[in-house]
Amino acid sequence: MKTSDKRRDIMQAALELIAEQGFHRAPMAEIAEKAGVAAGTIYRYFESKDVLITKLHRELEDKIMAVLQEGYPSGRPLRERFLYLIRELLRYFITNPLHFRYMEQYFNSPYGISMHRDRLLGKSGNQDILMDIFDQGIEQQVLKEFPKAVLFSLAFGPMIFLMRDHIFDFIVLDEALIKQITEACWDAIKR
Amino acid sequence: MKTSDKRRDIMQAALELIAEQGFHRAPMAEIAEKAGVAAGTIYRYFESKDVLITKLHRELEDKIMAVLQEGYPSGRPLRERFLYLIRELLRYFITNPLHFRYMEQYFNSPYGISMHRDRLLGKSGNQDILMDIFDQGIEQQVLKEFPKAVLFSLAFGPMIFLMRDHIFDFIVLDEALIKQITEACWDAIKR
Amino acid sequence: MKTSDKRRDIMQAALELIAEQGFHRAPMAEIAEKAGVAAGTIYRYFESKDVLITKLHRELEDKIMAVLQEGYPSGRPLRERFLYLIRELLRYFITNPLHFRYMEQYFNSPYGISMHRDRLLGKSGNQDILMDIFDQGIEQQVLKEFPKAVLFSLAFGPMIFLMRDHIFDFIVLDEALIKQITEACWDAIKR
Amino acid sequence: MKTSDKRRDIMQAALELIAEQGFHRAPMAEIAEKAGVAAGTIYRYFESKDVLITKLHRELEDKIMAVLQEGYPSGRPLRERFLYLIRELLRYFITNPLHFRYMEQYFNSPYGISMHRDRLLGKSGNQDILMDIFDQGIEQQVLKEFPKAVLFSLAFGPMIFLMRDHIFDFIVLDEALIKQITEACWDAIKR
DNA sequence: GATGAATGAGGCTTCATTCAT
DNA sequence: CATGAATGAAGCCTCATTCAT
Repeated sequence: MKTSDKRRDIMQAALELIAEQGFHRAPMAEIAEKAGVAAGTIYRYFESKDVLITKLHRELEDKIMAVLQEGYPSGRPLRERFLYLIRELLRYFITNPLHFRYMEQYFNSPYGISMHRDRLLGKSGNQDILMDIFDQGIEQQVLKEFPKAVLFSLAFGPMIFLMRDHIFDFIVLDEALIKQITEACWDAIKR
Repeated sequence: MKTSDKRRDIMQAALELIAEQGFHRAPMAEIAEKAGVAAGTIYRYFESKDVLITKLHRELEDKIMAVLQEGYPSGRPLRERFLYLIRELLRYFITNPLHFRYMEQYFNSPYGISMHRDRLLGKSGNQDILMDIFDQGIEQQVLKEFPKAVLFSLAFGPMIFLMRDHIFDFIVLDEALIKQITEACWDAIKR
Repeated sequence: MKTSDKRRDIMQAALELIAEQGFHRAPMAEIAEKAGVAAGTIYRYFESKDVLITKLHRELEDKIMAVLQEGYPSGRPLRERFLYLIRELLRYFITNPLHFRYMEQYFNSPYGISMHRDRLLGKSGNQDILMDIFDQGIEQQVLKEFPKAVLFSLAFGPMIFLMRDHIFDFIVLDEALIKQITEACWDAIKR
Repeated sequence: MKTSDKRRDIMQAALELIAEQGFHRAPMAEIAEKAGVAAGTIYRYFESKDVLITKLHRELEDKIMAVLQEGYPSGRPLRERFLYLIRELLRYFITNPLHFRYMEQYFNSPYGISMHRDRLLGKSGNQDILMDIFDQGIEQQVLKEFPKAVLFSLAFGPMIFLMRDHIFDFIVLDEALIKQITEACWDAIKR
């Protein structure tokens, strides 16, 4: 394969450790051990811990985006597309809790700030389906006339909180609840 | 003075450093320097960094609770009380951005988990005005029939996100926008 | 009184803490607290922790010597005087276990070396009843012809060990056992 | 080499420093310097200072036990075996004074207490030749009918004291003196 | 390429001592 | 005389990173 197995193993080990313990309780030595490589080896694939963290984030983001785009109902009404996005993201994170924990850590760290800035300014590189929905929704007067950051917060804020609660077993997100929640999010942004 | 100046200075320095840099980038030595005291001095006032962090959180929480309760429209309808809470909290954090950043750090840390658990289980000690609103709202069939964790997420999640955006200048939360946002949050939870 | 109460309190507090915790786990601040004085006050009575430790040792030693001399059967045979000394010392330490623990700490520390040297060289200032017994015992050919350090070790070594065992409840030193032990010590040194 | 040189160097440095200065005056930094390694390196070989201290003790104990067992006259009478043990131990410590000083420090520390307890209760793991002698000696009515702790004290107490005196040059333990001393110890415990 | 032992800066905390009140 | 808050050196330990093999 293009990217070597070692590279994969390191990223996986880093993902698990960081998701479970946080950045600063995930020593490179432990990541190496978990990955089954020597500590020094990590530095053949990643210049520094910072770079590893950033690359890992980018990879997770790409993967998530890919999943969201897979069955994305492009031609369907805004509401349906919105509900799809939130629902699938919740499902993805429920299936991959470590990915959620990692993204959360990343978001709540100096790294996360600039990433978020880029996204809101449309510089994220990826075409951003969610932002597209907001653009269109405002234009078509289906959504409240909010800045995109506000729409984003109304749509995503609850989801992040709920995932936390789900992971810590404060709540059980079953399909019925997910449906209701996504609709509640829609209620918040729809005109 | 009632509580010594030094204690205040230390808490203020810790607040600023932790709010701006996070727990791990706020070494005791730096807190001490910023507070204008020797490193050892901190330990006359706080047993450990953990205790300092926890006490600081408690103080901020108390202060915020006090502010929220000050003009709280106890006798008024649920909706009005809800809007009041979200609005005043936003205002408070806009006025005291460091407090917001600190609370956020705390929330996204092992400390925050158990605190949140207690809150959802009603063990928070303080009477919890927000949870009361949820209880009553469900009973009176004004709110959607969600677990409290869900209502909490729908109400608070967006606010946290927005505050972040505001602090990093991705958005400007003026009074008009605050009004609209709080109403959008209400839309999300109202039946 | 001649020596102020504070001085007494400090020494008593130091005795207790050091006996129980050892020198380095007996912070001056804690000694002060236990003594009911301010930390700085200690330094009015003792130049430094070292001086406090040394003075305390000297005081204990004086006290013990006084006790031993009180009923000392000067005119009686060597054996009787020897048995008396060992027995009374054991009794004293059983009654005052903190004194024993303190003396032990002191003995097993850099302080203890020079003290011991002085004693063996007869420079201890105090007239030394035990050493006198040894001198006479050798002269009268009642004791084995050992250097005094050897006689001292044969007489005292077991006692120190036994006191430790007694304090830690590995053994119970009752009167019958004390009698037998002192006689065993005599057996070791008598010709 | 079997065990790395660094590990050896660290243990040797620790042995020397602790034997000469005691635990508290043997900072890890100094041990590292004396061993010719960086401070952090110690922690590759020993989890903590406590572990280093304990491992070092165990190694010394094993070594001493091995020496004592080497020429041990198993089949010979009690008295001979007893004299052998005390004599060889004295010789060993005279040859390896740092080992003695270290063991002494260890014995006079919280570590030493529980070790000693285990020994007296026969839980020491190693078969304990000395305790065996005591058991048999009591049974065969060769020794005084003392608790083992007492026999132990009568046999070991003097030796410890004498070694101290020897190391500090208060006395010279030559072969003639050693012979006489071991016999005096026997006198103390024999019926 | 891979290893993993070694490094040493930096983090938290303790405590003997000082000094302004 | 007495206070006790303040100091800061020094102790133990962690961990990102390097480099000889």
